[in-house]
Amino acid sequence: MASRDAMSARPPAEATMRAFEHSLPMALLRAREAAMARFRPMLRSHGLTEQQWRVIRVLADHDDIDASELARRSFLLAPSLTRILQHLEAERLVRRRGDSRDQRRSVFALTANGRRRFNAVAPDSEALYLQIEQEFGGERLERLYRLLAEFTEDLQPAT
Amino acid sequence: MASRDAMSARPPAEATMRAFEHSLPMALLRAREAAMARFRPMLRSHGLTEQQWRVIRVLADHDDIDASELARRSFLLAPSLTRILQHLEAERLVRRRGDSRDQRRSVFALTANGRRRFNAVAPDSEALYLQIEQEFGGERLERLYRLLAEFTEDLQPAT
DNA sequence: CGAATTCAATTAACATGTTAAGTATAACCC
DNA sequence: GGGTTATACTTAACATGTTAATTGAATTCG
Repeated sequence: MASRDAMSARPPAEATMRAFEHSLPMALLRAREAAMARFRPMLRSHGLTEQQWRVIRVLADHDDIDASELARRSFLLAPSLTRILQHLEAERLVRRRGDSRDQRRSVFALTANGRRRFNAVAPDSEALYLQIEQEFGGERLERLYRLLAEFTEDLQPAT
Repeated sequence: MASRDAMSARPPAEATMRAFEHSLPMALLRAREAAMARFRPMLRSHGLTEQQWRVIRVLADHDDIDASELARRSFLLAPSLTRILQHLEAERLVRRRGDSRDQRRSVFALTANGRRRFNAVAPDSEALYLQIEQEFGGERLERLYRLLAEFTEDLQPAT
């Protein structure tokens, strides 16, 4: 016995501070990492990052949307999205057109290549979701979804 | 009426894909962002990033630990931690010593400055936690913690 | 002992997160 | 209509995330 921690035996810290393990941002980060650890290798095998896949996934359901809408739906900040779209354009997965009515806007859509890539990744992605659902239990997963949605909603600054 | 979505009226996508809104990694990301949106400005006012604060917080409770232990406890990858520690050393918030028994290791501790910074930030951090707890409800928060811990645990690759 | 292996930490290279500033176009408004 | 303000990105600058490669030191094991 007589571990380093037991020897020092000081109160948690001078200033009052909750245990680091009981921090909600950390708990959310760890849970997310546990899930992403499964998705990342699969996405990588398809030559995509998580964020690139988020963009492609949104475009697969919503053709011809502008960057603002794309950012909102993919939950990416504008500067990140700008870089990702430049990358996806260079890879010929996404095509950009100008908006005739508003010269400030660009409108984006998947190319045929992009659509093929989506169709290749989607089944692998869905398979991992189902695997997680089986391991954790569908009912518990729904409870988790519900709590997370409530939490996110409750913490939004009152509009 | 006759919105763009209603006009196109196609099935979700060629390949079967769950609704983007019902993706667990996204739900976790949004919940985390909702919480961090409150902490980030506070930390910024103290001249710290979220990750720098995580490192300081660990060192406040565990003096003289090596980088591996620090990475594990702060949930940072080694390359990120290397850069953060270089930054914190330059700011004179953290001090590095060599480990006499193992020349590969470095051992870290807060400087007096670092301890002062911790004591300045900790009450603000705790206040935000309490605020969140009040808004969301302590009992619901505990349920969320429990579910997140179970999820993280269940998804760890069997050791 | 000494070659091979493991381990701790760092570096490298690229992608994204975060905030602030910049640029061009639209909308507003007196 | 022209000055002002707002909008839609985009760029810039710095910090971190992610994977792979590297370096130097400890450990293993024949």
